[in-house]
Amino acid sequence: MNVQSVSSYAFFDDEPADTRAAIMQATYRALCEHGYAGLTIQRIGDEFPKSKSLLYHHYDGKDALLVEFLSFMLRRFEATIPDREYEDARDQLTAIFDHTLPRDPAPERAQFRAAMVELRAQATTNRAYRTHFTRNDRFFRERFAAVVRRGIEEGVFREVDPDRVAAMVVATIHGAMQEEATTNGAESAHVREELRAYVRSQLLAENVTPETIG
Amino acid sequence: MNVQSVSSYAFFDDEPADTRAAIMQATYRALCEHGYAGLTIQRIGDEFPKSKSLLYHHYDGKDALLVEFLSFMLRRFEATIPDREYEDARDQLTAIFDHTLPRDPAPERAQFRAAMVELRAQATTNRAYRTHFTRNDRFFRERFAAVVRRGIEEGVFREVDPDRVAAMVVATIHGAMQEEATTNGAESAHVREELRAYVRSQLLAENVTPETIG
DNA sequence: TGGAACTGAATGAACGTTCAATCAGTGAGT
DNA sequence: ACTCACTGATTGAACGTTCATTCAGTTCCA
Repeated sequence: MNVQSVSSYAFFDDEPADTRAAIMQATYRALCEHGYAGLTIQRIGDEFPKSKSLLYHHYDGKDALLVEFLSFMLRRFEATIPDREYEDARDQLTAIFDHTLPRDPAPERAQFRAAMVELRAQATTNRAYRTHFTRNDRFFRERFAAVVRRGIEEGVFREVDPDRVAAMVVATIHGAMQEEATTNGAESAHVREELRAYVRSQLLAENVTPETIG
Repeated sequence: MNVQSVSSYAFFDDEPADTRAAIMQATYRALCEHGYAGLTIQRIGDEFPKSKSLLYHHYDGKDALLVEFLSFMLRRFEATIPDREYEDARDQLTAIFDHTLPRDPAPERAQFRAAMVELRAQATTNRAYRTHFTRNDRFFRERFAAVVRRGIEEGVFREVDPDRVAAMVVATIHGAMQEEATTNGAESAHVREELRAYVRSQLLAENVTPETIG
């Protein structure tokens, strides 16, 4: 609730549009501060200007609130993945890497990813969560595979299997995110470099000069 | 507690050596059945022939018990990673892949990995957990990098950066494990295949026939 | 006989949830 | 213009349950 923590939530609109949006914001804050294990109705209420009983007027209960919160988070995640706004497939691919494995991530990004890792772990047990993450992973892979297909059409990439490549790269990105969120190590730099080496040797067509890749 | 669930815990010795081992076994069962969020002292006590108050005689409290349990799990994990018992680096590498991303994993393996994903997520919040996973990841990467170094010495692999390769491959394996534990998808087959393609094109020296790789 | 292993019952705190009661606003009927 | 009925938002005080933990007492064994 101090100034520093508020600024690190800049990822959210400072003034939420309505009460339900404010509840989502409060839930996010409580999750970041106390972790999923410490995410209680009380704590959500504390991060929220109105009373905690109001939560039950807007949601059927804690489970329903959290499932809605998960949808909310995944929508944010999907909205931020770079789409077709780039000149060619190589640029878009670079943009996706930079976005998901940034060189020096902003604290708010790191916090968001930590929250996602915590939420995802619940999917091992919670069926609704699992359904959402299945759908979200498919979306991410499909977006990535589309870039690869585009690259092949443009003659920039070789004729690889886009789905297979997407499956591996997405797994690698998720693995690096998980590692960043759950260890003190800083291996994501290594992962990023080796992922680029993989792209150069495996994806890039031979007539394209590798040096032009960032 | 039925026959089927008991057999799926075959990964543990059926008769634990002492009471503390029995407590670890009970904790594992409770974690698998109820998830980390539902892992209570009561539930651990239920999976355990003696009384739940006995847990406090052997451990200082729930936190201490769970930290010890995490050590216990990570020791198991480290013990099962293939070591130098193979003829050459390629065989050992294949063994590590087969072990961490098996074609059709035994249910007990899948359950173990799901438990690991849940435990790891706690490391975002819990400092002791984070320390353990940092150490465990370093161990896994170092073991993998050692194989790569061995392969380079043997002339089977190119002169790549072993640490960089290890960082990426380990991230990919963790990502695939996480995905398997938290979604309904079955993308690990794709990941496995593409990981092998990466090994062929990036790691394998050019005079080695790729077909001999499983 | 003394200490370690073990137990059942109890405790207070924290949990999710409920509920009667207010409050602000809106539209209808007169 | 006035009020009545109704609605959704909001609150504070409760509720019963479950949680981790304690402890006095018992059994086991060296």
